[in-house]
Amino acid sequence: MPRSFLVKKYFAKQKPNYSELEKFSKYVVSPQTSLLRDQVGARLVWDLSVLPTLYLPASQTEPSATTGPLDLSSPSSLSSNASSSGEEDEGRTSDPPSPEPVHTYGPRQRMKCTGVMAHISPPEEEEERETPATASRPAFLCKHCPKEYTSLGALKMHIRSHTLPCVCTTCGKAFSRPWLLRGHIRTHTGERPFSCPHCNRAFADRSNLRAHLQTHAEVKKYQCGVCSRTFSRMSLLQKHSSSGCCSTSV
DNA sequence: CTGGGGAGGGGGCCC
DNA sequence: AGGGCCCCCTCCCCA
Repeated sequence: MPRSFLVKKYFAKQKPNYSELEKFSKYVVSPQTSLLRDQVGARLVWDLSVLPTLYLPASQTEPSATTGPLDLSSPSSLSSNASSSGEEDEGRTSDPPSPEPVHTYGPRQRMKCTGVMAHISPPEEEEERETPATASRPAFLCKHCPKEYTSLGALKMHIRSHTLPCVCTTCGKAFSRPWLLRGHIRTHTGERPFSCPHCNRAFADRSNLRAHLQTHAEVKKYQCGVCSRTFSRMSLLQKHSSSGCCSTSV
């Protein structure tokens, strides 16, 4: 079942009762959010009246993890090396071939918005708060959430994730960026411009093709540090780890 | 439980 | 400086 199907239930004429969202722990806590669980659970303040009146996509209500489930060392050591393996990208890929295609476990730290949103001014006024710039601290703070940026451009880009200016004319779903909307529109049109060179299966999204290509690889991208088994996805490796193989890690 | 597809988000880089 | 594109990642769901 495509997620778009799930999303469409939000397309009621009226705004959903967003305050209900707090009731659903899935929006606050997931197995991957253990590190933030208490923090998010305690701080979540959904001032949703400030959101676009369309609706709030479920994904936007998920203040998910900023870290993986495990305490992993040096997240950047992998993220910088997680480019395509060479065979998989039919589009522009300027990344140099990775000298070590198999990862050991260690996701990049992501800085997802925690969903703490409050007291937002009208969209055009939602300017950055400039803080006294110091050598060690970002200068721009998001007014909608605790995130900080070192450049105005980065902040403005981030703010789009709150304002969601790109709206699908077919279903009304809103997105932060035009290319996200274009990708979404493919779910309506059925267009699948990315095809697998091995099995000719087509995908609407390049990332999904990339993930699919891992299934053809003998040595997959994510490797268990304990048993050296490789997996095509981080989630599979995480499941593998949590199911016992790597119980001594963490 | 595992593997995989669909959908989507965010940061960084390039133009 | 800003927009577009790419990559990586996550989550959900299903077989």
